[in-house]
Amino acid sequence: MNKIFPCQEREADRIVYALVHAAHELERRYDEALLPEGLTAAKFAALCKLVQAGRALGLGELAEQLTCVRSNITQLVDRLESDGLVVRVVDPADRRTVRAQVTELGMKRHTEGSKHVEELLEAISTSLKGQDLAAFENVLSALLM
Amino acid sequence: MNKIFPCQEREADRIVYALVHAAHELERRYDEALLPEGLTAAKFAALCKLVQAGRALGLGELAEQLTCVRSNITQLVDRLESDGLVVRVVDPADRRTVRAQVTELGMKRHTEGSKHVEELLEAISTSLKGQDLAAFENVLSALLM
DNA sequence: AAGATTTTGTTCATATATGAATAATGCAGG
DNA sequence: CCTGCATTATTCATATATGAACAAAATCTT
Repeated sequence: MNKIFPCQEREADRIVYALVHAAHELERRYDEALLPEGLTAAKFAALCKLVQAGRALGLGELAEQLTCVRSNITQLVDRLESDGLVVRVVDPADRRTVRAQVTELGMKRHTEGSKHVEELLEAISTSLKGQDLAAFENVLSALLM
Repeated sequence: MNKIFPCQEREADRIVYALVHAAHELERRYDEALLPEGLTAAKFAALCKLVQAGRALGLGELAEQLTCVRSNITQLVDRLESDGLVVRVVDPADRRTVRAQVTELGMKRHTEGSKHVEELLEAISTSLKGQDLAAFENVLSALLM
């Protein structure tokens, strides 16, 4: 939903609205790029972190890497597991921790998904040619203060 | 979740990541501003559209104004109704359409919420002083092409 | 007028996210 | 060693969002 900032009278309103709108649009394109692999942004992000780590991460670690709460990861790993992309492995050393281990299928989907994301980023990169990105990043920084 | 763009190697990656991150942060601050009124961004946006319209809008109209699907509005109006901020009114002229009518409490919450949002936008406006907003908007436009 | 189509809202299944409460396990200090 | 505290994941309730399937009502077509 385009929920935020229903009025856009002054400049700040317009800027913030445009920013949020652009972010949502990019997220949509990102999901769209992953759709052919049966992935979503959330699933792909988790796979990326696991592949990057090169080992089975505890769900808490994963939550930290993805900056979200643990209960979210519990559900996400449920879905990834039912897709056959990861398996839960109990750590024998600490029987509280459950690790997510990427399966072979998970690896494959990650590789394919990466290609699609790569294409998307190429396209974005191209359309950003000649833009004043430094000014852009300055505004983003200013916004977060 | 900070799901999108798990790698930030090239410039485009960094830009897009920063953009999405900033948007989420702004949404968080927006929700935070509305929290004292017991509102959320979604609820407030719906109230805004209804107040702006100055009449009871059909749920389909509301969905269109908020750029989301109808089933979303059904649920949102359920919650608004159980908060006592709107009531559903059946249109006698077309018995299919259900209109959302803002209650007195809804008006009050909208007014109070608007003040908080106003403050947030003031703060943002201040922190954007002296920034190159034209360049910023150019980059946003370029991104959406 | 009867039948087909469109419009409208709801319901259901699903995905994503949060936060509170809970259960199981591990650990530190007495 | 036990007791209390911390950590870990899960469950539950909730909010937001989508899209498919549905039911009721209105409209169009013949």
